[in-house]
Amino acid sequence: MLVWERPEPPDRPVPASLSRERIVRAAIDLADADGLEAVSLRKVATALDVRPMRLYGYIAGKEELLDLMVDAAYAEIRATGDGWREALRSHAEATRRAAHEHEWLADLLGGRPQLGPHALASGETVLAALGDVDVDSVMPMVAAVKAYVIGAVRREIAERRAERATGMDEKHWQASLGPYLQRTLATGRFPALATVVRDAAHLDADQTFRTGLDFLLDGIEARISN
Amino acid sequence: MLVWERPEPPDRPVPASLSRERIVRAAIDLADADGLEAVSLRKVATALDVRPMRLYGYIAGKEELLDLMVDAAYAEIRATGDGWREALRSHAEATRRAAHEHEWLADLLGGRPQLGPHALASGETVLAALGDVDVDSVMPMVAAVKAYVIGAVRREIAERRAERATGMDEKHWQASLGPYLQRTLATGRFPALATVVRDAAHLDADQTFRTGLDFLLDGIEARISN
DNA sequence: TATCTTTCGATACACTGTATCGCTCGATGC
DNA sequence: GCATCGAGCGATACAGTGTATCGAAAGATA
Repeated sequence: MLVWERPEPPDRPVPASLSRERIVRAAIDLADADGLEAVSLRKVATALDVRPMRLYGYIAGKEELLDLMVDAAYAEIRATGDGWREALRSHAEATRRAAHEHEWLADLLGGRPQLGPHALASGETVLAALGDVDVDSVMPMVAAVKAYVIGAVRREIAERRAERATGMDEKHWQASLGPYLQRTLATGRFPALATVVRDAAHLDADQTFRTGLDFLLDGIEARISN
Repeated sequence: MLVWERPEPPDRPVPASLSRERIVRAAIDLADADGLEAVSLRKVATALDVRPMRLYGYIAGKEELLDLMVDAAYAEIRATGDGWREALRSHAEATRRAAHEHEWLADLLGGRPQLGPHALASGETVLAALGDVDVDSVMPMVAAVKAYVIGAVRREIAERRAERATGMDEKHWQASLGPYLQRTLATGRFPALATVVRDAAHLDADQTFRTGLDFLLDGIEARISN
């Protein structure tokens, strides 16, 4: 085909200069929309109208990209309020809120040490609010709360996903999990479990999270105030 | 090539009849040796002297295999001792011990609801020991402890891996993480963090885990005994 | 202007999980 | 005893992954 009849290449938007920030934002958009397993270097590159290997000029590999995503999420996680208890409580709630907004965070939290600037800044705001507390107690307190939050959020998101997966088609739930549990508990092999499931009040996710957090904060309070 | 000159197929050890148990054990061996990312259906199949698709007769996909691995690990996780506090404490320690033995467990714990027989049995032994406790308090108590353990173990294993990764070649550590933190803290942007890192006593992993757990159990005790 | 150096990214590789579907083998009917 | 059918198995194929390699292009230096 002659040049004259061959159309010019569609003039792509001039390849906007890349940056870690743009790469991370693209990855986060993908993860928000379709989950962490939808984040591939190829898809990220495509979203930025760039060839995949280009990304390696900005990041060393996929793990680094995930680290950067987590650090970006930490930008929204800040402690507020006065006093150690309120600082720890608000930090915990902020973490949970972030994980609700970015469910993929639940998959990543606690998976690798977080030393990025936003994560450090997040820690700094917490520690700053614990100035009155004995310096040797600070680390264990914060570590305990962070551990609780990571585990609680993971469990909560995992459950939410399971519900969503079966809820998508009600029939699947009707036909699988519900009856399975019913049948299993009916075997009598798990009597204590059956009793609790049958008789106990069932808290919603908010209440469960807060109850556990209050347990922990109460315990901390008892230790540092004696 | 004629049959006569073509060697007989090497008589493989008669393909031992497969079972979920054998599949899961093979997967666990791989994960124990080289981490979770070394577990692929192909490698598992090879280890069992079987072609990959054969596995789909026993499991529906890779996720199910991972679920089965976690449930198998729960076989070792049991609460012992008398009274709710000792039950919760021993359950937590057993979970941590299992994760030390199978580090991949840290990657999986809390990632999906666990409803397998061993996980349920594990829960049953805990609940059985909480018979004296008000039935409405049982779930929040157990949920809180489980959440704490999941998060604490994840953080601990993540840190251990990071240390091992840099410790492999001391030079890498010398040249990266240590100085990075030093420099970052020296910027003065994280004064509270710097103070704690400099002045606070540093607990080892065992102490950190137990301290946090004690916070939580103390808090629970305060709530249920009033 | 000519040579050297460095950067860059297309291609290629090894590997993943799993859908598809031709073939084999056992059971059934004549 | 033989032919036909059915079901299930698993080899092959596919679409995707992360990233090493290395030729080519661009920039710096003499």
